[in-house]
Amino acid sequence: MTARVSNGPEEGALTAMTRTKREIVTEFRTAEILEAAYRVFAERGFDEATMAEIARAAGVAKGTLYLYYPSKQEIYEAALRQSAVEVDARTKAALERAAGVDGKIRAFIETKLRFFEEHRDFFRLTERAYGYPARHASQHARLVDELRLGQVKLLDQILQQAVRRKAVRPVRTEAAAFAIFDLTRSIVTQRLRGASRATLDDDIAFAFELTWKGIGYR
Amino acid sequence: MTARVSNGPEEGALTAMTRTKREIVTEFRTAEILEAAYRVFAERGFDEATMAEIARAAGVAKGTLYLYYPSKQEIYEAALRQSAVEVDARTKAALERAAGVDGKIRAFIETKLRFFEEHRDFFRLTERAYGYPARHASQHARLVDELRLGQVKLLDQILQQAVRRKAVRPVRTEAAAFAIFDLTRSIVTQRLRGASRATLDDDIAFAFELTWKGIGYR
DNA sequence: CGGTATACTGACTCATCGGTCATTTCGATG
DNA sequence: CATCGAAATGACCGATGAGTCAGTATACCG
Repeated sequence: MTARVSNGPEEGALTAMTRTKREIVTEFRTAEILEAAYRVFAERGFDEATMAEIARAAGVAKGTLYLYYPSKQEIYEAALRQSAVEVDARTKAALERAAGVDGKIRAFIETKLRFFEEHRDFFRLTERAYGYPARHASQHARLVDELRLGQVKLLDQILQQAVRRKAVRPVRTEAAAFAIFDLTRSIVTQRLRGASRATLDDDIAFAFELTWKGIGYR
Repeated sequence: MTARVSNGPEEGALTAMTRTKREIVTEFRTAEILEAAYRVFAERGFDEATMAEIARAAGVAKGTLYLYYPSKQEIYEAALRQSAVEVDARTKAALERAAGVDGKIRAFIETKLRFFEEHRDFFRLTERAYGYPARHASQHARLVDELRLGQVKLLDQILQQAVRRKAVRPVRTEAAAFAIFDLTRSIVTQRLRGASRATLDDDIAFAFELTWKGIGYR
């Protein structure tokens, strides 16, 4: 992030080492702040989270936050994007590995349920940004929306293929993709609320069966 | 709301009439303000809506709002509760009328889809309040949550009965109820975004089939 | 019309919060 | 240990917005 000025003909070794050390510290602080912000945003939501609170949670002063991020908005997006990239990567990998349409749909559900089981704050973070009307959507709402659509698209492609191959009945694939996505979300919500007394595996099986029978021929 | 002082031995008729007139005005203003608040909250969300904006939308001064409601929070809750009661009543009536488990489930989906089709602001209002963690839930988040659980409970009861009668396979009824609820929500979301090009009837049929096959035996 | 009670108004207060920057602390170097 | 540059700090600033209230307009009545 810091503008890098070429530092002339001094010994490269020392210069390199110095900068490396600084970069390590920067990286550490950055991660530390992000992690704290993550918790606070998940707890309070964007509007109600304060920079003072994030600073306290990170164990630094408020001013320090601004040495590493230019604004509250940017911290939020960085936090969100970090996990979004991870969940996206995991989902894609799982879909790649899985065989057959049923396997892929199950893999989708399973991956997301497992991911959110271990990243509850992330789920809350995305939930908070829901429901903003597109017209006046704030920056971060739009970001969450993009992430969501990306995930739905993955499902949609699987379903399109499945319909073409007559593995499932000819449903409207995009609508079905949204439905599967939201069903997954529904179950995560129940788990986070402690409303589901079932094991994770049971919930995965439940969600899969419901959708699979739902879109199947019989 | 105003403390009512007994006004002695004047002619009762006039007094009654005067109070009635006042009550009419009050009722009118109250509704006017609520309707404006409704729109603004749906558009901006609770935090970003301002009392000044609501006042402008209602065509009154800010101070006037406080003559009819004690706080922003209370206006929000009144707005929310008004529609919540209505949707609840409609849903219950529709469930009563419908015959058979399948009819009732279809009626549930249909009622909600139709209601939200005509009360888009209400949907946005409830969406905005989603995802708050139960522990630190703000007042209005808790209210939305209650409404949601009430609706889910209606579905749950239908499903329990259905399972007992072996009309559907022995699914976990509460989880299935949440799933149906969220699937409905999913489709409303798509419609509000303009993402669904299908007719309302098609969407109703789609949602019903998906769930019905999902929980059915075959 | 003048008097009075009530409704309404919007300028004001006060608290909060994002972001800034003069000052202090830290730690590397010679 | 003295020096010096970078990192960190937190008091401060300006903006915003919920809620208040002294003053004004309005409606009603004798």
